[in-house]
Amino acid sequence: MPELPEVEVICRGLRPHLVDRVVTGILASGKALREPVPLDRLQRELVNRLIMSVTRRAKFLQVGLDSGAMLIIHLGMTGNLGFFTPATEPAKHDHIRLILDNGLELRYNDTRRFGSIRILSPAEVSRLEETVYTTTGPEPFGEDFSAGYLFRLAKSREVAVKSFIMTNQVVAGVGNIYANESLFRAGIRPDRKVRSLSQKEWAKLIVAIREVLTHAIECGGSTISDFVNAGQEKGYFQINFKVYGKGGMACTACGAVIAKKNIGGRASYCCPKCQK
DNA sequence: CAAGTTACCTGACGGC
DNA sequence: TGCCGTCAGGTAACTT
Repeated sequence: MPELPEVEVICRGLRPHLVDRVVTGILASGKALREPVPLDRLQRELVNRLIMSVTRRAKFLQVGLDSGAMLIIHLGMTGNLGFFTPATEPAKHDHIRLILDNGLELRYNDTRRFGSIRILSPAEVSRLEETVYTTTGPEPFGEDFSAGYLFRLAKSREVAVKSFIMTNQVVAGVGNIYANESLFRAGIRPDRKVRSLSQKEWAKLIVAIREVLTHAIECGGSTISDFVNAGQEKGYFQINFKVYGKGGMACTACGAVIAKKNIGGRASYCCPKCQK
Protein backbone atom coordinates (compact mmCIF):
# COMPACT_ATOMS: atom_id res chain seq x y z
CA MET A 1 0.00 0.00 0.00
CA PRO A 2 2.10 2.83 1.22
CA GLU A 3 4.84 4.59 -0.68
CA LEU A 4 6.56 7.71 0.59
CA PRO A 5 3.52 10.03 0.33
CA GLU A 6 1.25 7.69 2.28
CA VAL A 7 3.89 7.19 4.99
CA GLU A 8 4.43 10.95 5.19
CA VAL A 9 0.67 11.54 5.51
CA ILE A 10 0.46 8.99 8.32
CA CYS A 11 3.52 10.50 9.98
CA ARG A 12 1.96 13.98 10.00
CA GLY A 13 -1.30 12.54 11.29
CA LEU A 14 0.37 10.65 14.11
CA ARG A 15 2.70 13.41 15.31
CA PRO A 16 0.27 15.75 17.12
CA HIS A 17 -1.43 12.81 18.85
CA LEU A 18 1.74 10.97 19.87
CA VAL A 19 4.25 13.63 20.89
CA ASP A 20 4.13 14.19 24.68
CA ARG A 21 2.14 10.98 25.14
CA VAL A 22 3.18 7.90 27.10
CA VAL A 23 2.47 4.30 26.08
CA THR A 24 1.06 2.63 29.19
CA GLY A 25 0.53 -0.88 27.80
CA ILE A 26 0.80 -3.11 24.74
CA LEU A 27 -1.51 -5.78 23.34
CA ALA A 28 -0.39 -8.01 20.47
CA SER A 29 -2.05 -10.65 18.29
CA GLY A 30 0.97 -12.92 18.72
CA LYS A 31 1.36 -13.30 14.95
CA ALA A 32 4.71 -12.47 13.42
CA LEU A 33 4.97 -9.68 10.90
CA ARG A 34 7.92 -9.83 8.45
CA GLU A 35 9.92 -10.42 11.66
CA PRO A 36 8.55 -11.55 15.04
CA VAL A 37 7.19 -8.63 17.08
CA PRO A 38 9.74 -8.02 19.90
CA LEU A 39 7.10 -7.88 22.60
CA ASP A 40 9.44 -8.29 25.59
CA ARG A 41 11.73 -5.50 24.42
CA LEU A 42 8.74 -3.29 23.67
CA GLN A 43 7.44 -3.84 27.22
CA ARG A 44 10.83 -2.90 28.66
CA GLU A 45 11.92 -0.08 26.37
CA LEU A 46 8.69 1.50 25.13
CA VAL A 47 6.19 1.28 27.99
CA ASN A 48 6.22 4.27 30.38
CA ARG A 49 8.53 6.33 28.14
CA LEU A 50 7.62 9.79 26.92
CA ILE A 51 7.28 10.13 23.13
CA MET A 52 9.44 13.02 21.90
CA SER A 53 9.18 12.89 18.11
CA VAL A 54 7.52 11.23 15.12
CA THR A 55 9.49 11.37 11.89
CA ARG A 56 9.88 9.56 8.57
CA ARG A 57 12.95 8.13 6.80
CA ALA A 58 12.22 6.47 3.43
CA LYS A 59 9.07 4.40 4.12
CA PHE A 60 9.92 3.95 7.80
CA LEU A 61 8.15 5.75 10.66
CA GLN A 62 10.44 6.68 13.55
CA VAL A 63 9.02 7.28 17.03
CA GLY A 64 11.66 8.83 19.30
CA LEU A 65 11.50 8.31 23.08
CA ASP A 66 12.88 10.36 25.98
CA SER A 67 15.33 7.53 26.75
CA GLY A 68 16.92 7.95 23.33
CA ALA A 69 15.40 4.63 22.21
CA MET A 70 13.38 4.55 19.02
CA LEU A 71 10.40 2.62 17.69
CA ILE A 72 10.68 1.96 13.95
CA ILE A 73 7.63 0.90 11.99
CA HIS A 74 7.45 -0.21 8.35
CA LEU A 75 3.99 -0.66 6.84
CA GLY A 76 4.89 -3.17 4.13
CA MET A 77 2.16 -3.53 1.51
CA THR A 78 -0.97 -3.41 3.67
CA GLY A 79 0.10 -1.92 7.01
CA ASN A 80 -1.85 0.91 8.58
CA LEU A 81 -1.99 2.88 11.81
CA GLY A 82 -4.87 4.66 13.47
CA PHE A 83 -6.25 5.94 16.75
CA PHE A 84 -9.23 4.26 18.37
CA THR A 85 -11.06 4.31 21.67
CA PRO A 86 -10.60 1.16 23.77
CA ALA A 87 -14.31 0.46 23.31
CA THR A 88 -13.89 0.15 19.54
CA GLU A 89 -14.00 -3.50 18.50
CA PRO A 90 -10.56 -4.52 17.18
CA ALA A 91 -10.51 -5.12 13.44
CA LYS A 92 -9.42 -8.30 11.72
CA HIS A 93 -5.60 -8.15 11.30
CA ASP A 94 -5.05 -5.66 14.13
CA HIS A 95 -1.67 -7.00 15.33
CA ILE A 96 -0.41 -4.43 17.81
CA ARG A 97 -2.29 -2.05 20.11
CA LEU A 98 -0.38 0.63 21.99
CA ILE A 99 -2.44 1.89 24.92
CA LEU A 100 -1.84 5.63 25.41
CA ASP A 101 -2.13 7.80 28.50
CA ASN A 102 -4.85 9.96 26.90
CA GLY A 103 -7.47 7.21 26.74
CA LEU A 104 -6.84 6.27 23.12
CA GLU A 105 -5.06 3.34 21.47
CA LEU A 106 -2.75 3.38 18.46
CA ARG A 107 -3.52 0.24 16.45
CA TYR A 108 -1.32 -1.38 13.81
CA ASN A 109 -3.34 -3.32 11.25
CA ASP A 110 -1.66 -5.35 8.50
CA THR A 111 -3.54 -7.90 6.39
CA ARG A 112 -0.56 -9.42 4.63
CA ARG A 113 1.92 -8.94 7.50
CA PHE A 114 4.75 -7.69 5.29
CA GLY A 115 5.37 -4.81 7.70
CA SER A 116 7.72 -4.71 10.65
CA ILE A 117 8.10 -3.18 14.11
CA ARG A 118 11.47 -2.80 15.78
CA ILE A 119 12.71 -1.08 18.91
CA LEU A 120 16.26 0.30 18.95
CA SER A 121 18.34 1.11 21.99
CA PRO A 122 20.01 4.56 22.15
CA ALA A 123 23.28 2.92 21.07
CA GLU A 124 21.57 1.36 18.06
CA VAL A 125 19.88 4.67 17.22
CA SER A 126 23.27 6.38 17.06
CA ARG A 127 24.22 3.93 14.28
CA LEU A 128 20.92 4.01 12.37
CA GLU A 129 22.38 4.37 8.89
CA GLU A 130 24.81 1.47 9.39
CA THR A 131 22.21 -0.78 10.99
CA VAL A 132 18.60 -0.34 9.82
CA TYR A 133 19.20 1.82 6.75
CA THR A 134 22.04 -0.11 5.12
CA THR A 135 20.10 -0.51 1.87
CA THR A 136 18.32 2.83 2.01
CA GLY A 137 19.49 5.52 -0.39
CA PRO A 138 19.03 9.29 -0.34
CA GLU A 139 15.70 10.95 0.37
CA PRO A 140 14.13 12.24 -2.85
CA PHE A 141 13.88 15.77 -1.40
CA GLY A 142 17.51 15.80 -0.22
CA GLU A 143 20.26 17.68 -2.02
CA ASP A 144 22.39 14.56 -2.53
CA PHE A 145 19.66 13.23 -4.83
CA SER A 146 21.02 15.02 -7.88
CA ALA A 147 21.34 14.53 -11.65
CA GLY A 148 25.09 14.01 -11.27
CA TYR A 149 24.57 11.33 -8.62
CA LEU A 150 22.09 9.41 -10.79
CA PHE A 151 24.14 9.80 -13.96
CA ARG A 152 27.28 8.41 -12.29
CA LEU A 153 25.36 5.54 -10.65
CA ALA A 154 23.63 4.61 -13.93
CA LYS A 155 26.36 5.03 -16.52
CA SER A 156 27.54 1.42 -16.58
CA ARG A 157 24.24 -0.30 -15.88
CA GLU A 158 21.60 -1.85 -18.12
CA VAL A 159 18.53 -1.97 -15.87
CA ALA A 160 15.23 -0.30 -16.88
CA VAL A 161 14.89 3.23 -15.49
CA LYS A 162 11.64 2.30 -13.74
CA SER A 163 13.25 -0.59 -11.84
CA PHE A 164 16.19 1.68 -11.07
CA ILE A 165 14.17 4.44 -9.39
CA MET A 166 12.17 1.81 -7.49
CA THR A 167 15.42 0.50 -5.98
CA ASN A 168 15.65 1.84 -2.43
CA GLN A 169 19.43 2.04 -2.60
CA VAL A 170 19.12 4.48 -5.51
CA VAL A 171 16.42 6.68 -3.99
CA ALA A 172 14.20 6.06 -0.98
CA GLY A 173 10.43 5.90 -1.04
CA VAL A 174 9.51 5.60 -4.73
CA GLY A 175 7.30 2.56 -5.27
CA ASN A 176 5.31 1.30 -8.23
CA ILE A 177 2.63 3.98 -8.42
CA TYR A 178 4.92 6.98 -8.14
CA ALA A 179 7.60 5.48 -10.41
CA ASN A 180 4.99 5.15 -13.17
CA GLU A 181 3.56 8.63 -12.58
CA SER A 182 6.96 10.33 -12.30
CA LEU A 183 8.23 8.82 -15.56
CA PHE A 184 5.10 10.01 -17.34
CA ARG A 185 5.58 13.49 -15.91
CA ALA A 186 9.21 13.49 -17.06
CA GLY A 187 8.29 12.18 -20.54
CA ILE A 188 10.61 9.18 -20.18
CA ARG A 189 9.69 5.62 -21.14
CA PRO A 190 9.88 3.26 -18.16
CA ASP A 191 11.78 0.55 -20.07
CA ARG A 192 14.66 2.82 -21.15
CA LYS A 193 18.01 1.39 -20.01
CA VAL A 194 19.51 3.72 -17.44
CA ARG A 195 22.85 4.14 -19.24
CA SER A 196 20.98 5.79 -22.12
CA LEU A 197 19.67 8.70 -20.03
CA SER A 198 21.41 12.08 -20.28
CA GLN A 199 22.18 14.34 -17.30
CA LYS A 200 19.40 16.58 -18.56
CA GLU A 201 16.90 13.71 -18.51
CA TRP A 202 17.96 12.73 -14.98
CA ALA A 203 17.46 16.35 -13.89
CA LYS A 204 14.00 16.35 -15.43
CA LEU A 205 13.14 13.06 -13.72
CA ILE A 206 14.24 14.36 -10.33
CA VAL A 207 11.98 17.39 -10.70
CA ALA A 208 9.11 15.11 -11.80
CA ILE A 209 9.58 12.75 -8.83
CA ARG A 210 9.59 15.66 -6.38
CA GLU A 211 6.52 17.26 -7.93
CA VAL A 212 4.54 14.02 -8.04
CA LEU A 213 5.42 13.10 -4.44
CA THR A 214 4.66 16.63 -3.19
CA HIS A 215 1.30 16.72 -4.93
CA ALA A 216 0.43 13.26 -3.62
CA ILE A 217 1.24 14.30 -0.04
CA GLU A 218 -0.94 17.40 -0.45
CA CYS A 219 -3.78 15.12 -1.61
CA GLY A 220 -3.44 12.92 1.47
CA GLY A 221 -1.83 10.07 -0.50
CA SER A 222 -3.47 7.61 -2.91
CA THR A 223 -6.28 5.27 -1.92
CA ILE A 224 -6.42 2.35 -4.38
CA SER A 225 -8.49 0.03 -2.26
CA ASP A 226 -8.01 0.62 1.41
CA PHE A 227 -5.37 3.21 2.37
CA VAL A 228 -6.53 5.57 5.13
CA ASN A 229 -4.57 8.06 7.19
CA ALA A 230 -4.26 7.96 10.98
CA GLY A 231 -7.69 9.61 11.22
CA GLN A 232 -9.16 6.90 8.93
CA GLU A 233 -9.63 9.33 6.02
CA LYS A 234 -8.89 8.30 2.44
CA GLY A 235 -6.39 10.03 0.16
CA TYR A 236 -7.44 11.29 -3.25
CA PHE A 237 -4.28 11.58 -5.36
CA GLN A 238 -5.55 8.59 -7.38
CA ILE A 239 -7.91 10.92 -9.24
CA ASN A 240 -4.76 12.58 -10.59
CA PHE A 241 -3.18 9.38 -11.93
CA LYS A 242 -2.12 9.90 -15.55
CA VAL A 243 -0.98 6.34 -16.34
CA TYR A 244 -1.05 4.03 -13.28
CA GLY A 245 -3.82 1.45 -13.73
CA LYS A 246 -4.90 3.05 -17.02
CA GLY A 247 -3.77 0.49 -19.59
CA GLY A 248 -5.98 0.63 -22.71
CA MET A 249 -7.36 4.07 -21.82
CA ALA A 250 -6.70 7.33 -23.66
CA CYS A 251 -3.83 9.53 -22.51
CA THR A 252 -5.29 12.73 -21.06
CA ALA A 253 -2.50 14.74 -22.68
CA CYS A 254 -2.52 13.40 -26.27
CA GLY A 255 -5.27 10.80 -26.64
CA ALA A 256 -2.93 7.90 -27.46
CA VAL A 257 -3.71 4.54 -25.85
CA ILE A 258 -1.84 3.96 -22.58
CA ALA A 259 0.30 0.81 -22.84
CA LYS A 260 0.71 -1.71 -20.03
CA LYS A 261 3.70 -4.02 -19.76
CA ASN A 262 5.60 -5.92 -17.13
CA ILE A 263 8.97 -4.48 -16.12
CA GLY A 264 10.95 -6.23 -13.41
CA GLY A 265 7.85 -8.12 -12.36
CA ARG A 266 5.79 -4.99 -11.74
CA ALA A 267 2.89 -3.59 -13.76
CA SER A 268 4.13 -0.64 -15.77
CA TYR A 269 2.18 1.91 -17.75
CA CYS A 270 3.21 4.54 -20.25
CA CYS A 271 1.95 6.78 -23.02
CA PRO A 272 3.79 5.68 -26.18
CA LYS A 273 3.50 9.20 -27.61
CA CYS A 274 4.26 11.44 -24.59
CA GLN A 275 7.13 9.31 -23.26
CA LYS A 276 10.38 8.92 -25.24
C1' DC B 1 28.58 -7.85 -9.52
C1' DA B 2 24.18 -6.71 -11.78
C1' DA B 3 19.72 -8.19 -12.87
C1' DG B 4 16.12 -11.32 -12.64
C1' DT B 5 13.24 -14.57 -9.71
C1' DT B 6 11.17 -16.26 -5.54
C1' DA B 7 9.29 -15.97 -1.12
C1' DC B 8 6.79 -14.00 2.61
C1' DC B 9 0.87 -13.51 3.41
C1' DT B 10 -4.12 -12.52 2.72
C1' DG B 11 -7.91 -11.30 -0.08
C1' DA B 12 -10.33 -9.73 -4.27
C1' DC B 13 -11.60 -10.79 -8.74
C1' DG B 14 -12.50 -13.20 -13.19
C1' DG B 15 -13.18 -17.49 -15.66
C1' DC B 16 -15.16 -21.86 -15.69
C1' DT C 1 -21.83 -21.90 -5.16
C1' DG C 2 -16.97 -22.98 -5.35
C1' DC C 3 -12.42 -23.90 -7.14
C1' DC C 4 -8.37 -22.12 -9.51
C1' DG C 5 -5.18 -18.91 -11.25
C1' DT C 6 -3.73 -14.14 -11.18
C1' DC C 7 -2.84 -9.92 -9.16
C1' DA C 8 -1.93 -6.26 -5.42
C1' DG C 9 1.00 -0.20 -2.80
C1' DG C 10 7.26 -3.82 -0.41
C1' DT C 11 11.67 -5.78 0.06
C1' DA C 12 15.14 -9.32 1.36
C1' DA C 13 17.18 -13.45 -0.06
C1' DC C 14 18.04 -16.21 -3.50
C1' DT C 15 19.72 -17.69 -8.38
C1' DT C 16 21.63 -16.84 -12.86
